[in-house]
Amino acid sequence: MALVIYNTMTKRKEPFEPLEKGKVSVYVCGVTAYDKSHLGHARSAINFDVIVRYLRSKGYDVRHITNFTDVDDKLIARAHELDVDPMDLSRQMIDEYFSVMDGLKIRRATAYPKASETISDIIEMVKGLMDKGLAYESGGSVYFIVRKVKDYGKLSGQSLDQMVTGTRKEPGEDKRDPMDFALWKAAKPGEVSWDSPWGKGRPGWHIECSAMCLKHLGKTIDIHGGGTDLIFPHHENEILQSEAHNEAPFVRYWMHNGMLTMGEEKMSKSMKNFFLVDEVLRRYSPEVVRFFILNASYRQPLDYGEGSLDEAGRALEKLQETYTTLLSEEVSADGTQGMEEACNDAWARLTEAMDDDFSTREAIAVMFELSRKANRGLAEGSLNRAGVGSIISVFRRFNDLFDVLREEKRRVVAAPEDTRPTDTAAPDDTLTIDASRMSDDGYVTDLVRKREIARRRREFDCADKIRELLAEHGIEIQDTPEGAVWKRR
RNA sequence: GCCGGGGUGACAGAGAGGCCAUGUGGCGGACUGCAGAUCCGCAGACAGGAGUUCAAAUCUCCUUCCCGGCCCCA
Repeated sequence: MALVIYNTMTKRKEPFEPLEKGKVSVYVCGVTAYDKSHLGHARSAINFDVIVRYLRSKGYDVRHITNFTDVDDKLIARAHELDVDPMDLSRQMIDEYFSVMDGLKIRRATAYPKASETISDIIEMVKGLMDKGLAYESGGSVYFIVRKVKDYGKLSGQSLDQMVTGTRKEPGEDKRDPMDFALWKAAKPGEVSWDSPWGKGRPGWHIECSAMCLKHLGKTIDIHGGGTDLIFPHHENEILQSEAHNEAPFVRYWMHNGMLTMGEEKMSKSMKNFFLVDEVLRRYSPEVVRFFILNASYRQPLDYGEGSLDEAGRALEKLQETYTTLLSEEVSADGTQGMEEACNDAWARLTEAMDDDFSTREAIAVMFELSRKANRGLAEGSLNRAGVGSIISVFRRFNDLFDVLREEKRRVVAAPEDTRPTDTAAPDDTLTIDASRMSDDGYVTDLVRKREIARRRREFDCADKIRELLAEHGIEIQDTPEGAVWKRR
């Protein structure tokens, strides 16, 4: 079974064949480090996290690079506003980025190069383009001559002549053609800058990605990813620079994730309609956030509305419930059913879905179906130990990719044999709970056992009171034929 | 204006020629002291119009509405 990837360049799904057998180079555009990350950034990170995990699970040796733009107009402006050094601001935001991405269980990329640390490579690249006659210096800035390359617009489908009307010329710039874009920008007084053959300045936006790809991954990379909002002009211009400079195809597969929207509008800083990741993580678990994102196709826009994460949480809870039950039953199952076939089938369908352009949604649907089969078997008591084991194994392999489930067992409190009236159960009017001991599992188990006894004696007021009090402390009790079961929410 | 992507049941969101999505929610049933969880069952859909086909939510054409990109952006 072969992996196919939707390539933005050809607008088709294509069989995936890396340049070098067994190895995959992946470059994903990162963030401009001038502010905290919002959920849109999280979406991109989560999508590519799973994509890389899947590629690795297929045995590929993946080299994954994600950059930080730490030199840019907005960053300088923000630093000025806050009256801090731009480099300090970006360092702080990069720390914040790692903190929330770790919080979302994103696996770290192979490297995170920064624009500020790639200056010499960028200068080399700009020089190379000038030597080829594809760029010129003007007023301390260097511009790329767009009209000298022929396949402009091959990624975005934009045509040069249509564009001209829409392009503005910033004051102070001295471009020969309004379509030309900056490779190197002359420093304005007081700005962060580096020495270059053209005087003090800093890199243009697009060139850093081209330089980093070349430096860390080579002339031709397998996968280049980013949001759909980067297709034009960012990625288009990267192609121009890199292919002109390297004289080699730049990217084999362009992958673009859809925007996260709110009320159908793109979530963005400029629209001030965004949710910061750290705020969201205060209210929802990383698993729920991941599930919400992965429960949609990465290419389509996804709407974030009030209640989206709650709904994702309820759905995920179902899978978690099954998984937890399976883990709890792992050693005690005593039926006869093996589930071998159902598990093989589920895994086959799951990988088939993932092979089809990383259809995480489909994969999740498969898990829900397996979950139902598992619950049925569990309810009937028909599963044997191997059966439970093989379902767990599918869940585990799924989770290695998605990372949305927690490995937790349920604590079962078996029904005490002796339910004759004793003083073990306190009368409901005097029952109190020592809140300070609620983190003590033994104490909780003790209370649950007291409730079990009360239930056996049909003292339901007392039993319900205990259930209620525990619930106030986030402890949930479920009665099962094997006894009461409890967990922390 | 130009270039993309879309309009699917109450909602969220898959699918891309014939079959079931999946989840939330709703209804009915089983289980239960109650609750929860779970299981079984039911209802409900492919923007509109034409065409291709034995067969279209899926392909083609037209209409219409929405979103994104064209300064920065995951």
